[in-house]
Amino acid sequence: MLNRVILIGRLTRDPELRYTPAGVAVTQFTLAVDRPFSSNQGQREADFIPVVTWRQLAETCANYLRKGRLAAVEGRIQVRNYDNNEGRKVYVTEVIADNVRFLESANSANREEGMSSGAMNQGGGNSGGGNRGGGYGGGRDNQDPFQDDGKPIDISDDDLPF
Amino acid sequence: MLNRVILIGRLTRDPELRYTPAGVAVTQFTLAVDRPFSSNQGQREADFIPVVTWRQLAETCANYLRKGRLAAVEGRIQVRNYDNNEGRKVYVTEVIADNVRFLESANSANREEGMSSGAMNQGGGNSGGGNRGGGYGGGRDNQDPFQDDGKPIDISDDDLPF
Amino acid sequence: MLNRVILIGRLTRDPELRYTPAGVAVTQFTLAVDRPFSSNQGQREADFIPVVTWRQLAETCANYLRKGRLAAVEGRIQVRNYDNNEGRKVYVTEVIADNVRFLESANSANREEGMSSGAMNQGGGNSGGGNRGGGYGGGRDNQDPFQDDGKPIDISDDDLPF
Amino acid sequence: MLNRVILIGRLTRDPELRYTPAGVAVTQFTLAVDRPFSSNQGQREADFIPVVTWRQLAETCANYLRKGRLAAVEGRIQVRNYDNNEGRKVYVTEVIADNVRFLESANSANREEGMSSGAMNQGGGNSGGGNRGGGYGGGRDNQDPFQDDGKPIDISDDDLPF
DNA sequence: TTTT
DNA sequence: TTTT
Repeated sequence: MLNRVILIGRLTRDPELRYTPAGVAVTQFTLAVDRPFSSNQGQREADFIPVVTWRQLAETCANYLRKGRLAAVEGRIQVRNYDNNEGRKVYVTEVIADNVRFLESANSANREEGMSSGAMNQGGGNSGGGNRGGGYGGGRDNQDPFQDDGKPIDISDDDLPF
Repeated sequence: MLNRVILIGRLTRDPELRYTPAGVAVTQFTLAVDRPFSSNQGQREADFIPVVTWRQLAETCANYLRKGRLAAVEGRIQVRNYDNNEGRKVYVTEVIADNVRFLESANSANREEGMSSGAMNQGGGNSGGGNRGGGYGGGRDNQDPFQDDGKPIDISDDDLPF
Repeated sequence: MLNRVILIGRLTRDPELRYTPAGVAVTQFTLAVDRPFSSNQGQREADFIPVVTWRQLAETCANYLRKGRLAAVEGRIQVRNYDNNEGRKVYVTEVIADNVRFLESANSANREEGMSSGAMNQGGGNSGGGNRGGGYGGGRDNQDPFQDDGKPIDISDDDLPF
Repeated sequence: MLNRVILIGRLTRDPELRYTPAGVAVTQFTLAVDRPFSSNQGQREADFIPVVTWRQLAETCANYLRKGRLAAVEGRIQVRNYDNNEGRKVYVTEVIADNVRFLESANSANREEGMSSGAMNQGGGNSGGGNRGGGYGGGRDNQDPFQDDGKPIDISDDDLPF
């Protein structure tokens, strides 16, 4: 009824773009997502989570993503199964992504890029940076609730949220 | 680096509560989550997503959840693997929950409840001990990744995820 | 009953660290999050979303984040209100974060840093990169379900998920 | 760059359906979402979070949701602002929903339903037209950011978020 | 193997 | 202004 996943991690290899018989693009890659704690042997571990994208998003991912790059993925968990050649049912769990954000462009990623060819529109999107809103301009007097408002956030200890 | 899942679905069976050798509670159940679209054969399908909870949350889930009940789960995707008895690596993907909401109470769920009687905190559920497999019958040989697989989930205390 | 927010955006200014009378650290900053569509005037717009962190996380954010940096925030929406000096009730909506990921370290951010002073432990965390798992090494024969499996993903058009 | 919210809570009143001048449906309601902890006075508190839906989803929400019902909402945080009649900038934060799940149907909700009768698609709800304010009485002077504020939500078609 |  |  509701199935939502958000991941941030790094690609374990270059994405693989294929096409269905009817010509629909599908791209698969695996994200390595560090676990938020260490194992009992004191090592940092990661989950390796397979991601699938379709159509236009598939082609964009194939063009912009490369092994080692950081990406954010939004999607849903899908479980499919098939019978392997020993006749066993094999379950495959994947994240079907409907939104992928490239958190590192070719130039900000300082690793070997192989055949990566630089991709189009690198860095496109999150060019922005700081205060581009204008909305926050100068001569305001207290009209911005995200600031201290004179009323200095009311932080008594009673407001502790946890 | 970031790994967040939110699911709403129904339990495919009663949850299974077990204990690690060191006495830590673990509960597993599977959520059936309807897909937001129909298959090309026009049928509504669902993903069956295994969920694992630990400690206090495990005991609460074992006490309050039952087959068919609607629940919301927050957690993270975890992928573990083991070598099966043919020497193949088998991958198991589960949602490790850190928050579970019971969206139907015993009385709002209008179905047969068997021995469950709807009561909260009914003394520990099917609380572990001997052969907890029950529902999964005996003669399986490793075809179910959501289960103990012979390799009985490897729950030593070292696997505690938090 | 459930309240979860995940944002990725850039800080509109340096974070502000304060302390409650009892000495608890609180850091506030605003994230500019680009909207996924353009306005009818064809401009890219952003939402400016106030974020609050407490305690240890507050101090880490104050140390590592700077104006213009990209960050991921996990938390919950909180709405508080106060009476302003005209006696009106003013509503303030903030994201109370319990997890913040620094998606750009001081050196990967190629913008002016002003007084930023470089912060400790820059780049910490997401150092990782590509295939550190080992698990994916070379001589596998089909044991990796995230790959093509021989069974080439079964992508008939019937599998289109949307 | 990424902006995702998931809420589960109860409607504080019946949803309000209106139409833009160009005939696009918009429904607003407020979700009461219990906080996961108690205040320092030991009381359970809630956040009251305004939600906006558009088009078909707006009509469905108006038809199926009622005060007190449990619902799950997926969407994104949007912050808009306007100048009130004292010339102050007022900020309004809302969740623009793209997915709403009704977690209680008319019959599972065991409360008085007034004229609602639980039927699906009961012909448009309180469907816009004249003075839809009703519940909010007349003589308010702008103290409610979740409402029309005199500035009647500015819903020209240009504001369509998708 | 599966829930409504 | 507020829901169970």
